[in-house]
Amino acid sequence: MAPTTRDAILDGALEVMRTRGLAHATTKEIARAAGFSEATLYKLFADKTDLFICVLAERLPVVGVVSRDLTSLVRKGTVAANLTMMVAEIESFYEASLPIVMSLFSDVDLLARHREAVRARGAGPEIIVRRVTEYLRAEQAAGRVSSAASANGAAAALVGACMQRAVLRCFDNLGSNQHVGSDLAAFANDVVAAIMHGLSTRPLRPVADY
Amino acid sequence: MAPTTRDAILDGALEVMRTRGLAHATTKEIARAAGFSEATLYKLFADKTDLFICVLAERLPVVGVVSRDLTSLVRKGTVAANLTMMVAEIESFYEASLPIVMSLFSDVDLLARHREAVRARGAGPEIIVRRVTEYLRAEQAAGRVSSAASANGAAAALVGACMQRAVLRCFDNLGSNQHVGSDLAAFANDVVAAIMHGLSTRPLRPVADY
DNA sequence: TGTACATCAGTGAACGCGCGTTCACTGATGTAC
DNA sequence: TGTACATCAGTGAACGCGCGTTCACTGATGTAC
Repeated sequence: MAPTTRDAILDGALEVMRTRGLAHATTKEIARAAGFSEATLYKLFADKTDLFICVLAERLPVVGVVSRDLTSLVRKGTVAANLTMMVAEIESFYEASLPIVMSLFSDVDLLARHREAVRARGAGPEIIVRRVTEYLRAEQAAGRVSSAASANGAAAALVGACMQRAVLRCFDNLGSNQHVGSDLAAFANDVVAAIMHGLSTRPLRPVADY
Repeated sequence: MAPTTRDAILDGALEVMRTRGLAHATTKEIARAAGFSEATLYKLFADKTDLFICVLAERLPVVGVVSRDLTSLVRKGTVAANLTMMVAEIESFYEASLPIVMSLFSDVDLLARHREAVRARGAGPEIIVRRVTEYLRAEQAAGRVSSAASANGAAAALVGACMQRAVLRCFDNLGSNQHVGSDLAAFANDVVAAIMHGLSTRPLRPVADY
């Protein structure tokens, strides 16, 4: 299907938001990036806010952890390997989406409208932690994760580490291009190892399944 | 010392940024909140950007974990209790500062200027994780934290969980007033327990020092 | 096939508004004699 | 003490600019006969 004018405008808006920031995402800049006149924006969107809401709803990346079925991983491979994969995926997702989502905090009205749109879809940023928690609970039921562990606490820690790292990298303006790749893998391994083993001093003993 | 006009303007700017967001923080709004005329802003600050940079440098909260000496906690109380205290403190700090810091991502130029100012001071957002890491290493040296653990990974997970929770709460527009208090404590306990014990299935054995 | 008209995607140019910024000014306070 | 002048914090009113938005319009395509 040929890309529509609407697609071009949404893409142009996304590009301007990414490169110049929401504050510089004027109708002139967006129209220029999209290759159409400003007047065309108003044929397809009620106003500028409506355009932004549509960009957020239709152009923000979706993280695989939420769109896929994590329970298919239960009892497959090792818990540590599964978590490492999730961590890398979630961190990449945050690096791509946070610059845009964070800029919404500059306008409480726009943020409120976005939040309502998200809630109306039954979605929300807390779903990532919930999905990881569900996965960990399933592994607990399968006996591959200690039943004494707090699945929710561990999920919050894993996902939080991803968000933290993404925020720091965005703050330092590091695009994913200068991701050495092994960087991200090393981070994921480090965090998962910490979550798997714990800090408490206990007799070390090799355990088969991680 | 009587509050100066400069203080009033910085406070006014902070208030507008908090309540209306950076996008609505116009010179008119700031002057009104401060109780002075717009012209007065320009007697004390070079331009609007300069004013924002000063607000960020002089009015953003500082987290105790960074300003205090964490090594004084080593070998005191229990590791879990110390970490729980840090987590509560860091989460509160993020809830107070993130709404403002995140809004900077709407303007790449302002963000860049803020980043340079922060770097010139030798500060930066990654210092929190570094401090917690240092604390954990010291406890490892003291034998109260497993020497096999990744201090850095665990610190990233702890601090990340705080940031994640703060972002979610800001997204849902929950001021710290509707913090039940026990909420935050429960969160801190949950995350610290997860980090302390780990997920891996190992023979459970009571350990004295946590 | 040609002709007359309807539809529709897209635009150039203008609009009023609110923004950041500046300027000439005021009035209170301090100071010299 | 009074008087003349300097200093200084603060302001009202205006400025040009770029923003979001609208309107009358164009030119290509489709359609009826």
